[in-house]
Amino acid sequence: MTAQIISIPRAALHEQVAYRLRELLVEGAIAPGAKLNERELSLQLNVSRTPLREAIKMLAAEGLVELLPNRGAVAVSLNEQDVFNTFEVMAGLEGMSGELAAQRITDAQLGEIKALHFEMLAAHARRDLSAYYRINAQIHRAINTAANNAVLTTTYAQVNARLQALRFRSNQDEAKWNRAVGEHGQMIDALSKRDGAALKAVLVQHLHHKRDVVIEQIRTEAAKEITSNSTSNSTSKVEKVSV
Amino acid sequence: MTAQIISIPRAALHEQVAYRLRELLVEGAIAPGAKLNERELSLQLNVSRTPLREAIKMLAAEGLVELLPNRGAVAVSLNEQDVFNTFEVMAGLEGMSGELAAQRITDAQLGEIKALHFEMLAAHARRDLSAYYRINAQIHRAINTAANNAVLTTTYAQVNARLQALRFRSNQDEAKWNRAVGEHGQMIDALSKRDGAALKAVLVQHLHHKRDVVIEQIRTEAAKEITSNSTSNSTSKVEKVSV
DNA sequence: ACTATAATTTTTGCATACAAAATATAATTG
DNA sequence: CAATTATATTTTGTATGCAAAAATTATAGT
Repeated sequence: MTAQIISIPRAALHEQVAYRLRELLVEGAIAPGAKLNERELSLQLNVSRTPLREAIKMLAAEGLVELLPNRGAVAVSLNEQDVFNTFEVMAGLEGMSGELAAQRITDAQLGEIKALHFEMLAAHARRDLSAYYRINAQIHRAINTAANNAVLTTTYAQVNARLQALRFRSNQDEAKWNRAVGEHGQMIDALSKRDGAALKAVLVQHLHHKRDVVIEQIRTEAAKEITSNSTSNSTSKVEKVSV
Repeated sequence: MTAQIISIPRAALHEQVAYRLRELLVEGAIAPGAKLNERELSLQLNVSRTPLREAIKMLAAEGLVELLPNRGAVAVSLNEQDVFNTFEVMAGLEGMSGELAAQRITDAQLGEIKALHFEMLAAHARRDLSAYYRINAQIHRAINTAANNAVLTTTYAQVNARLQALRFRSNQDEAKWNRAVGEHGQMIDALSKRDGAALKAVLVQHLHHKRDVVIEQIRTEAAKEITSNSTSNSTSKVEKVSV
């Protein structure tokens, strides 16, 4: 008796391609500003151009790539203003999540978030930045889930994806890292008390701090770019942040 | 000498098609739950299936249509929970818009919004519901614009489009209409004083009221559906709201 | 007449083919 | 040799063709 009687109908090709491209963009394998060559990608992903193009159109609607008429698609490259705007919206969405989560979270969900919090403290104690970021993202996602609003979750994920594509991870300075962990502690307190206003306040502040860290890094990167390119003629490139 | 020397490069076909389909969906020409037949639409819009399918994929990413594997796309049909969730997010986004707009609005922008407000009062006085809705939307868009955050504008437009597709316009009862107009007055006051917190509060309340009106209508419609279909066997249809 | 099964038609999904635009390369001229 | 024009190549955009899946209709059996 063979194993799979019911064959799970694999997702449509364009869905698979979109999923994979999303990964490549968010993980930085396709760098911000990079061109998406259709022939190249279709060869690499082993699909024809038709589903590939359909996937690219979806990513364009999601804001992960930009379409240039007759010139294909490029991975989004956010300038400082874009990053500022995105964080502003993210702060609002996080605030919403927190406010609603405080009202709606179940004891089981709260328990899970507390567990994740301790895991995060462990990662912090070990100075394991990679694990820290992973768990951090899980906690924020869990709060969003606890808000129990599918539209909010979708919207949040979409805006967040653009920030993830920035891949600003490294170089977190000690004091700021400690502050972030402290804020996470406050989040847990507020959630435990089901204090929506307090949680919202902490989350908004947390995001503002995150924004400041990222903007600072952008400026540092931009400064480096300028010095290294001071002799060359590429002035327009400085406008956009290539992380 | 012929007129147009510089031919304006018309938008890519898939863009045009997406634009047109968006109209058809938001205006209700394609009803919620209706199937999007590719052959039919490509004939109607005079394009081949390729750009049409690309457009449909974009609309799917925007949440205006739903993709059913191997069965094409259908216009989104929101149930009561979906509508509730969407309004919840919209309230948050409107609140954000208001808070930021109060900080950033220019005198010129404020003047324009005041002008629109008076036009709205005129439409209200004339009991011109159609004009009222049009101007109402313009005011909300103007506040959003004044917030001066492109990401917020995009996000707002996307979530709002799904609600527009509901096309809940008619049957506004007198008292509720008066209340809505009153709330608009409060908005203008708060904006004039650059009082972000106040404007936010009014906008959130405004949206909650709007939500209640819509949910009420959904229930009324659903009740009608049940009585008219009580003899028939279509029980599953009651779940979804076909406006 | 009703259900179940089979044949037919339609519709979607993907790949390929061709046209137009953009880019790169070569040739020409001052 | 630089700058410009001409030519070739690549790349995108759209249409069409074909296969697989779904929906519809027809047929058979109880």
